[in-house]
Amino acid sequence: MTSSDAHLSRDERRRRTESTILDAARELFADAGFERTTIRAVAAQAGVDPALVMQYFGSKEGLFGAATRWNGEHESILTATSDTLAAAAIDDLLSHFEHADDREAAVALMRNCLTHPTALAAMRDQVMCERKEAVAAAIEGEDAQLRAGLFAACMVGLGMVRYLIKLEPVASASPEALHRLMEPALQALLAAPAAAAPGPTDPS
Amino acid sequence: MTSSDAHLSRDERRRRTESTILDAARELFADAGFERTTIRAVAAQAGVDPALVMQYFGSKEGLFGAATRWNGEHESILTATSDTLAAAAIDDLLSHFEHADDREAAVALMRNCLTHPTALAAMRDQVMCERKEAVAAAIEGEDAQLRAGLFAACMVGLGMVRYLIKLEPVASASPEALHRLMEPALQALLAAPAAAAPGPTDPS
DNA sequence: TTTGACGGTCAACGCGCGTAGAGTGAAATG
DNA sequence: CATTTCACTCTACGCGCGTTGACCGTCAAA
Repeated sequence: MTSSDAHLSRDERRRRTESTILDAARELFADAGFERTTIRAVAAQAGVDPALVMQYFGSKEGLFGAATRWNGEHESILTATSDTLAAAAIDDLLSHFEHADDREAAVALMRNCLTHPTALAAMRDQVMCERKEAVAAAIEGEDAQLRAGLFAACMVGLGMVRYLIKLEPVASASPEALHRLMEPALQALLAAPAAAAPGPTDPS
Repeated sequence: MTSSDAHLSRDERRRRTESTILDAARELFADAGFERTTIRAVAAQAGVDPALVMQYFGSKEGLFGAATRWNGEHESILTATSDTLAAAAIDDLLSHFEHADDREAAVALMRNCLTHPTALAAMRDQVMCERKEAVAAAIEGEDAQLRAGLFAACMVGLGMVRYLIKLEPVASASPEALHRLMEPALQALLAAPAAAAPGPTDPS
């Protein structure tokens, strides 16, 4: 950060530094999780003083919130029809976790969503809920909400097992193989319930 | 822990105390995660001095390892045939997370498997790997390992969404509804790859 | 009855963390 | 040029954590 930015204007330099800190934070939050990541480590990786991180983001919480912001644009699932839902969901997963710029942010959010309140809330109330509604809207039937939720659960499981737990051979499977094997299963989940139990879903 | 156990023999009293500590640890690890759970809090909940916890388990790591031990007995998936796999897997999930005595242990393991090295290793190398092999052995075909892994991923996703993220209506759905909706999807995952893509449908 | 082992407690240490506030020097402003 | 603004650093505080070793009372063995 002290090499080739002496010519930049003040606020551009500031934006640059802020973004460097955010990148460092994303990487560490994604790799080690919230609790095991220290402000000092983020600052060191960004080549900056720890106090500056506090000054910019207010607190470690603030830094985490700024670093793990889910980018819901370009989600093909939001515009999919009932028979392209499965493929769209897999495409979205791959794009978020493999080619996207915000890959680290997605990993960081997912890594921490079981242990960090903010990440949990974001995961449930933003990421999952919105996508679940999109799926539920695209299918019909009495169990639409539940089926959409289970659909989301399978996608979450796939993401966690592939990108965080890294269970082989799921972690190294090709996108084509994922599409080929997962799509029929997801479509079975979305298909109208044949004729099993009558009556609505009743929690016992 | 000082009420009605004065009459117990020394080593039985010791075992009782140890188990009380383990119960407290499981509950806190399951609710708050490893990092947010303090030895002091575990000791307080067990009605015991923090130093005793160290004396028994050596370290916080040791306590965590002892508290989150996966109980792989009575798993019906290990003896299932290819067409009962899906039902067996759902039954196992329900039994581990709802009526089992080690429910807290299962939740604790799952809650921490994304952020704690020991929990991650246990999850991947014990829990998932063993069950994945059982599934792979019960089905045939070229992608048996991958399909078994994706099967496991869906089950992990279901568990996390239902018991940790608690996304509605998945969290409150009845066991019957889970069976009814998930089984067809899981079976589609295990079925031999039909003829969707120009893929190598493997003859035996 | 003496003696030792052992379940359990007490007080404290040292470290690393998040955080705060004063300070510095260069860029913007007039 | 004088002044202000602002990105950034330095130093340090206070707290809570995991962990330790000395200590106490009681039960079992000799």
